[in-house]
Amino acid sequence: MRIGELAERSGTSRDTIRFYEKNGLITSTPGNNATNNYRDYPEDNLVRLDFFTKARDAGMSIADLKDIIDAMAGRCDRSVAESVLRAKVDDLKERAEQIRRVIAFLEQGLDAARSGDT
Amino acid sequence: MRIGELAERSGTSRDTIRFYEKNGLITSTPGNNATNNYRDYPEDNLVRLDFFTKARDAGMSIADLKDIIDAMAGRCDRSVAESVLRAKVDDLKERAEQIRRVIAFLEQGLDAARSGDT
DNA sequence: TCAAACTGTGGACTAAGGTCAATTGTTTTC
DNA sequence: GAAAACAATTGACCTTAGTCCACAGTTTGA
Repeated sequence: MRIGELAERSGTSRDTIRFYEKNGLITSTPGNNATNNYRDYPEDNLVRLDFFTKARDAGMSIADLKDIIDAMAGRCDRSVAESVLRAKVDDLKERAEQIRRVIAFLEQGLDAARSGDT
Repeated sequence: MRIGELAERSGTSRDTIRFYEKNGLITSTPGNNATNNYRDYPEDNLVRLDFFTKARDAGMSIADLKDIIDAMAGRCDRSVAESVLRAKVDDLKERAEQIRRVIAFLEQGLDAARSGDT
């Protein structure tokens, strides 16, 4: 599909898609029409973009995503790829832990406010 | 205490402390010496900075922190403050949920890699 | 067939969250 | 009492993650 359709269907803007592509997060092929240089974006980019959106929301950086893509594309050997992914998972777990701590702190503040309320 | 000591003890750089102060996240008083304009940073800024560090790590923005500080300082009425805090907690919970989803996805990738390994 | 909509390219711009450096004045410390 | 360390202020600079704009060429719907 062309970039417009991908943008439409993924909910990611053209500019952002191009930005991701420039950063090696997604790939496209030259397209079958020789008269233009419109590129073709394979269907699987939909899944990818969906993942990127979720992962960015989870606080991961473009660099993180690049590492993951490279690891999953088998651009390096299996054990290295595995440790890359494991490291990302660990980072996420740590972040989740941190969030839990902050939630606890804020809820404590809420409780204090309520009990001081009476 | 003066900014240098606060920086030292909190592990936050002077520049960052000043940046936070400019953004209304921490407060200082004029200091008791009339000949200089060195400011005094009360002890409780240590707790505050520690919280900021954790909260930033958890993905909260400076604007989020400002909202929380304002709410907790009673700069608005109790019920408003409460709903501000509750909203922040909800945001964090949503983020934690998102992280869980991303972890699940990555772990699935790891499992797939391992089973394809044999 | 012709205007509207789409495409690629390139570069400028933005906002957030700091960080760095220069300058001037004030303490500390040897 | 002089050098080293610290403080305030200002403004420039940096990175990340996009977003916007202008240009020229291409497709497409009426």
